Amino acid sequence: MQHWLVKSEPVKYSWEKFNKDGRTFWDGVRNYQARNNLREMKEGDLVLFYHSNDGKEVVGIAKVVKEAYQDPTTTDPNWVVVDLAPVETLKKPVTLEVIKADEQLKDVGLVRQGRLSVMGLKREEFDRILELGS
DNA sequence: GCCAACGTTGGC
DNA sequence: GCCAACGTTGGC
Repeated sequence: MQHWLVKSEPVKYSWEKFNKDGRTFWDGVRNYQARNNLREMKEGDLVLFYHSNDGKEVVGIAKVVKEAYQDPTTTDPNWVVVDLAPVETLKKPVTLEVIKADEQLKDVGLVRQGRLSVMGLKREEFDRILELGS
């Protein structure tokens, strides 16, 4: 199983809204690298949900409930979405500040490549973030 | 609101 | 195929 991190601006789509919806398709990815990551997601993979801009923190865990398929918001076959469902809210959001300051999370994509909106995480990184959030 | 990082586009 | 110009994202 793989681990991922996705970003969303709370203004656009927040963790709260996601929980209310119970399930969503992850659209709006218009970057090839992020798209490739979406395509590699497998049903059951765990995904950290990060609030960018406002909050700048990991707020919860989601999981992949449907693997990549054509983005319903466009007819351009380049773009895909996956379906995600919320699993659990972190007791304590893990801020970017904390992640940056953490020795074990130095190389996490979030820090290294700030603009990427869908990225893979190593198991250790995923576990570490959960640890910081509990 | 500014700026750095980075991806994409288009001219040559 | 290179590179400058431009647009977008996201942190500060």
